[in-house]
Amino acid sequence: MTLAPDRSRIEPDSKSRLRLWLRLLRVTRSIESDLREKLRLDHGTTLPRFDVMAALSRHRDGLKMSELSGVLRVSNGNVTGIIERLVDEGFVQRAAVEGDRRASAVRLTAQGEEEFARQAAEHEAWINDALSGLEAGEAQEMADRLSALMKEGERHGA
Amino acid sequence: MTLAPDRSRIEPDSKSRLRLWLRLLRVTRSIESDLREKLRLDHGTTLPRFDVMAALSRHRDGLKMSELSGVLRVSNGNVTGIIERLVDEGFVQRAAVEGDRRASAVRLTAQGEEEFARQAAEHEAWINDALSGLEAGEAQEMADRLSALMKEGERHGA
DNA sequence: GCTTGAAACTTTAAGCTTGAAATAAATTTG
DNA sequence: CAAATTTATTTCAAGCTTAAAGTTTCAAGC
Repeated sequence: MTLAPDRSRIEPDSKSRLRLWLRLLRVTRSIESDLREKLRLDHGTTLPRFDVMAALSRHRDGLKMSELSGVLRVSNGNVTGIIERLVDEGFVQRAAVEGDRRASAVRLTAQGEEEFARQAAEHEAWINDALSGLEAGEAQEMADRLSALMKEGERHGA
Repeated sequence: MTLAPDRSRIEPDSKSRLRLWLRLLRVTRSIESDLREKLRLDHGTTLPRFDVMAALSRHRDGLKMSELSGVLRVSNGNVTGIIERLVDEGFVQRAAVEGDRRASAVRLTAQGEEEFARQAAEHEAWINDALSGLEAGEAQEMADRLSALMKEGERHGA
């Protein structure tokens, strides 16, 4: 076992946070890149499309376009295009929103749910594999810390 | 203080890893989004351009295009366009590679180094702020865990 | 009921991103 | 040394992404 060097006396806290940030980026990009490739090869789809379908899958009663872009934290115009293609392919359908003719709600079609179920099962296995270097307890702990961080950020940031 | 629920007896490990993955995505996307906005407003640049300049700043003696795309984990064709724009603006310069006429090396110009130094100082402060919900020790610990995970992944994946 | 302003979207322009195809130079092999 | 393969890079087409501008509809205020 080698020990990590103790940098606490020779550098400010911002350095360890910066180092963490660079590693977060590296890990997530690397996994995202694997995911992209696998989604493309095994399911002929893309990560943004998968993300949209995942969001719709968690909201079976449908989401308004603005809710969808809010959930995914992407711009409004962005989802317009992705939904357009998913509608063309029969995975998503649009419906009028009662009492507001500006809005429209989108939801998975039966075909969309079926297709997403296949993708999601594999996705979970891929993630489990990519993160297999972490014990369940470690994963849990990190997830909890990130949750706390996000809540912290809400008060401070937005 | 509320306690996180103990899910260990009712769900497989893959679920906690999946949950961690979703939170990693959420946190990194949220911070990236802040970074994008700040880079645009304060420095008139973009995150991909910043990333390229950061990589070149860590390699003062220059990088070949393929090394650059390797470091950044993006496709080859991608960096071509970004470098093209940075060259046009005088932040980056290209040079022939001794003994290989296919390759070219890119490096920051003096102007590029100067500009990047300004951006990097603010960047570090932004990250410190975004991650201020973590103590330096926690950040260190998470970074170490992610490092271990990446090494694990190298053996397994590539 | 009209106007003003906000809200929900879509469109647009510019840049980012990818995978695949194309080019050109280097290396290997017969 | 010529042919075949590999390597370094650019080009291309399609899709993703954003910010900003435009459209239509809704909600107040007067």
